[in-house]
Amino acid sequence: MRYWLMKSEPGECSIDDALAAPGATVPWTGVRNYQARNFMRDEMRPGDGVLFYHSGCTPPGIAGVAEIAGPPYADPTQFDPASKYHDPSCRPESPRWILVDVHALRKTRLIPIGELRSHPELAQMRLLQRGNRLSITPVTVEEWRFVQGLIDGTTPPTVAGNACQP
DNA sequence: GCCAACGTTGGC
DNA sequence: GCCAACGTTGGC
Repeated sequence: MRYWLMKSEPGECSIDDALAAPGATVPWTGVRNYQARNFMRDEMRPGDGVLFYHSGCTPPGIAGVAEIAGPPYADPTQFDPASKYHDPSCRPESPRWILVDVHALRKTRLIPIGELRSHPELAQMRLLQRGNRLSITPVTVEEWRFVQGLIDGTTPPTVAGNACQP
């Protein structure tokens, strides 16, 4: 079981949109970056945990929790001339762009990127690294647990500085 | 709207 | 294979 953070512009597909979709499941269309594609094609497994992130809005941040709903398959928008994600060089027999279905589980309070940055425990989070633009990034189990604590309000105090406590 | 950072393209 | 130019992402 692995964990991921997946960015979506709320104007395209918000956590509310995903929860309202049939089966609360949406195809993660439109990824046109090879690294992000490879994560979906090669690394993800059904049941993996997903932090549903809103980007390109104010403020950007984690907005919900989801899970990978199924195996990877060809992104149909690459073959659709009417789609803004259309890729004329793609043939159905050799699709270039791959997606997975994402099952939204619940909306959370919005945890802004600035709050994430304020926690030393998350300093190494891929999302927060300088220059990161990847729309899909891995999340470590430690980061996942810490964020769950932020979501449900049970985050323990920062460990740093407590080394001498009995 | 600005700008840093990154990915892609294409000439050579 | 190099690298300049360009386009995109995405926070601010």
